[in-house]
Amino acid sequence: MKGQIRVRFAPSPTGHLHIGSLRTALFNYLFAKSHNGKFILRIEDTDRDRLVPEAMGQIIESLEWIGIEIDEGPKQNGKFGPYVQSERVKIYQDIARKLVEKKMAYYSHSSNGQLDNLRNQAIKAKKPFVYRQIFEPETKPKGDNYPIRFKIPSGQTVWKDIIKGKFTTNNQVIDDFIILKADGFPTYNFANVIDDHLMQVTHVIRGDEFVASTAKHVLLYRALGYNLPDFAHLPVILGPDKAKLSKRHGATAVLDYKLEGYLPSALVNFLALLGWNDGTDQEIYPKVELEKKFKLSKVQKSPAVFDQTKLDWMNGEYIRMLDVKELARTIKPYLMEVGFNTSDDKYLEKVAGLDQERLKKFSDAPILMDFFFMEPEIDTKLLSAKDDSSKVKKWLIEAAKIIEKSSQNHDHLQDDLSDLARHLGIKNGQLFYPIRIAITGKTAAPGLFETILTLGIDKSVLRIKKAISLL
RNA sequence: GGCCCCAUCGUCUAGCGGUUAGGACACCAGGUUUUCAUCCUGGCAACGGGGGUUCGACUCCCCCUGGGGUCACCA
Repeated sequence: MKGQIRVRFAPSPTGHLHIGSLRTALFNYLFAKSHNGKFILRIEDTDRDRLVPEAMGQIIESLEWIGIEIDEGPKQNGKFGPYVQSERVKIYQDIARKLVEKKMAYYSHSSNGQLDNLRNQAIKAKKPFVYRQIFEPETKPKGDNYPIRFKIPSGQTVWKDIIKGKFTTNNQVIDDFIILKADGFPTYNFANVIDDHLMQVTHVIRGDEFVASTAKHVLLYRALGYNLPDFAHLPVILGPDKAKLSKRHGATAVLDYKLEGYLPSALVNFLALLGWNDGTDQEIYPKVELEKKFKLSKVQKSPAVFDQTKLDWMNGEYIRMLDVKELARTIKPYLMEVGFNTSDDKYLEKVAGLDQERLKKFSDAPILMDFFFMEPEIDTKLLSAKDDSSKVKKWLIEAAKIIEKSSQNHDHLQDDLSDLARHLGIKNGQLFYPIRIAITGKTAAPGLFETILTLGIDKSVLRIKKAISLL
């Protein structure tokens, strides 16, 4: 009988949080939530060369934005801290030395050149290259500035993955791998195992790329006398070309999605369905529901292609669910960024409401709504695209009169304009089309009458008159 | 290349020996509508190939093919 479920998300701070890593974090989080467990954030900054100082902040910002609550981590601490590996090096060093004392590990004195040689020989002989202590040079230099290798025992290593099932690895194919680097920092394989044990992690849920090294980890657990956690390896996320999702596929940084104007709720929903489903036809899952229904056993074994189009659709779904006030508040910074005056909250709310069902992501707002905040650029050709400019001019003059008159009472504006169309012997669309162009500069826009009323009769009439002058 | 994993519409997927192989996105057509969008209706579209096992295979087994992962003093 296991105690409380504890999972961890353990990124290395080498750059922005990748969308694929976020999916891993999310699955960890959902699994923890569904079992009333704890979610730990551990920063694995043992590679001093690739370290990016601001990365940790960005990772935390990304997780906070998406709504993943961190129970223990660099910011919130906890009983098992510190949660940044560079602050724990002494722990790893002590354990590594103890393994050396027990002859389960050894200082490795072979140079990179010697290693390359051995590797090349193996490739030529079409044999796998596996490092063993016998390759160590006869003469051993003094000093501690050498990496420590873990000695792989003979036999087989067996472990079970919750998603993928049983794995058996012949130890003959596993290198005597380095656990402590010459700079005194541990390698991932080493620090990861020690911390997962020390932090009492019960389930190691991570990306597929770690399947191959799990046998090494299991061997370490055994050597160290630790109990094995449960493992679950998540399928990778691919780009449209079926190669692992990377920068060349476009935005991969989580914060890019925030900037582009995706809702965290939509991204969570989308990512959750990328490699997981609950066996029903349901597509829309609020986060709280995922926190209840998520099951590792329903996670897909094969990789999934990241479908931007479906994300856009889902984001639209979530935007439509938004309260107008909230929508207005969310859109505001996007409009301000391009210099629109959004100080009138009531006006902004009306505008937001009019475009709510047209919005797929918030960064689309400025181009969709520009005419509400500035004089539109009118393309004269568009005005007369469907009918002669002389006719259009005549119609617009009549329409302007009617709209102008409606400033007292606009209850009948739509009917009056329909009547006008009838009198002129044309279809509603023929009349409304040039009016729309005159007012919005666009062929596609929100409903004409709502637009006129939101913009204001005066301003609308002015724009129509300006269009008339162009004809 | 060695080792390992995977395989249902273009994409995300349901299916767990007997189904008209279901849903969603995308796409197409129609309807609602002043345009776009939303909404509604319908349509197109898949079990990679070959062997077995079985009365019967998308489902189980083997081979092939294809895809992916991994082979660092990176994680």
